[in-house]
Amino acid sequence: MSILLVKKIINESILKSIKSCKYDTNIDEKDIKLNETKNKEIGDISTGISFILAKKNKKPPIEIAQNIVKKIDLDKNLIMKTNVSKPGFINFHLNVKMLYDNLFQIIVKNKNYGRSSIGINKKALVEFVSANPTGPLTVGHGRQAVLGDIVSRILEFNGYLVEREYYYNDAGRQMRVLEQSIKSRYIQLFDKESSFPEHGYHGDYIVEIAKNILIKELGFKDFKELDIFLNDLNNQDKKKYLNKINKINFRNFGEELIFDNIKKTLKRIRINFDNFVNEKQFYDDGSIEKILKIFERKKLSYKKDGAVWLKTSEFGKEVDTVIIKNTGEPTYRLPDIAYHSNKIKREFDLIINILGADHKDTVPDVINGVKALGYEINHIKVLIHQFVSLIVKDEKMKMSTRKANFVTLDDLIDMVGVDISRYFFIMRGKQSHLNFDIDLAKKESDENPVFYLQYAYARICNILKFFNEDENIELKKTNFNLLTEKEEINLMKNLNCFDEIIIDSLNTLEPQTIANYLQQLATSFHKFYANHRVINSNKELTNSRIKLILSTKIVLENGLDILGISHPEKM
RNA sequence: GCGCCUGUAGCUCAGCUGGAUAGAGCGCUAGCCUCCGGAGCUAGAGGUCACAAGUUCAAAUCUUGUCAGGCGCACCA
Repeated sequence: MSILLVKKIINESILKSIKSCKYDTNIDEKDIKLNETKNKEIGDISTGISFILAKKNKKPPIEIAQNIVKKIDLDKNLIMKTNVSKPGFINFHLNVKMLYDNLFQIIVKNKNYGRSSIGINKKALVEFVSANPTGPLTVGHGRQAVLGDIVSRILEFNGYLVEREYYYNDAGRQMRVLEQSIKSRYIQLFDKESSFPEHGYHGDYIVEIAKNILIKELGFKDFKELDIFLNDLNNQDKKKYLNKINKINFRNFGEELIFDNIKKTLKRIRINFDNFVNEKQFYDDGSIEKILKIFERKKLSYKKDGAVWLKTSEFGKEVDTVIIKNTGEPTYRLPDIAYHSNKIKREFDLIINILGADHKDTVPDVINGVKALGYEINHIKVLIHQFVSLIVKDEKMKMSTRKANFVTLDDLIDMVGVDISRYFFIMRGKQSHLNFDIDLAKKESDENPVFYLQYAYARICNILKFFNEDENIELKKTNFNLLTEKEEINLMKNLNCFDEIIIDSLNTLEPQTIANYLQQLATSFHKFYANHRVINSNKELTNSRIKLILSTKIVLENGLDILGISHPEKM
């Protein structure tokens, strides 16, 4: 039986006991907190409910605890012993039989072990990355990309049907700057002295795009061929080429090449988007206009200084917000509201939006805007993550695509691989201000926590290979009672927590919970392995232990799959 | 100035819906391979949980204040 269920049973029986003791209280099951004890000698699960009851009933907590325990009625097959300790804690000792039963369950359920049915027949949308195509994905985007993907996988593991969505906008100022930047670099190919806009995109990839455009125009094979050609060019020829410049659509070229690159990177790091949604669509289908009219009709917007303002002050904000500039061009908030309304219309049970900390303040505008249109918004969850700071030579540097102060996600993958890259981003909570030191990442990739997990997995696979199948005793006839060593019990207890961890991660949408759990599980396996031989002269014991490590393998595999990290049988 | 996030071992970080002795990795010290993979295991050193008040039987965890850092506070996205 899973730990979740056991806790539920304990909870109910405490409640029943409190009632039959007739204590003066209005406690319900939520007030009874069951904690895992750190010191397993005291017990496995404990509660301090007696302290809460002590005050109202004016009796010492220890006495209350004792009375509760006297009346408590729990199946001995689940809870072997219930006792009271010092100031007034009630402690529950799990019966190992329950742990044996759990091993059985793990093997039977296999890939399905740990899944909940919470999301079955439900649809979820996860929007993330959503970087405009102005440059390659950076390590900064990587955090959001992996976070979003693993959140999606957590939902899927719990039964949800998930759509991963990427929202972008290829109009607007950013893209205009991109266009100018590419154009300037293109001109520089012919005239090195020509100027480059100060606020343009300074990255080398812009030069590459410019070269690619020229290569395509001239039908060349590669950069080498192009460089030779450019070298031999005389001034008159150069002018000839520069005269044709107005015929080239730099923006489309740039967007296409950059987007290809982004998609390639995402695929490399095992992220597949189901939809790419362009902001433009909401102009085309008239929804932006419609929304404007609704705001107007509801008197939530007004004109001032040639612009249209949304009364965000009515939503608890200090000031109103411009939604249409005096140029007639909407600010991004309007399409954002249209986009979120569109998400809601698509009837998802859960809508998740992952954003960097810099967008935090704009979230209420959009959500309130959507709400003002009359939509239900309770199923929208916005997850904010903090930034990744790049550390170069012990100094912090803010990543900026424009200023080309960035390390690309591709570079990171090249350096440390996909598994470590993914793990790196989620081993820390999303609220932590992550410091990313390239030199350290390179150095530590040799001794990385990912290897620790994969090593445990590979070790198990190796033992299973050594095991002679002729010696195999079928599952039902396996004598689990032989698993009595300290390390075995500890490993089984850890295995038993998996479903609770899954529910936890579903509630918090924090992948880190799973990463930490897997570390702990791997540790308890390594300790077991170091102290006991799985394959030994006792056939029955060997079989029990084979089942134990098989269960461990299954849980590691399910956990690593959620994180999107590979689990090779050999390393 | 205002809002949000963060401050835990030398370093990078867990733990935060209050519970018993605050954990892990890296680094440091000392051990462990006749035997299923030593990318592992064991032991040790290392802490006023930024600081100060408060709430509580109980505070790293909750409240308030102070200090330090990150991010916002556009007719940019």
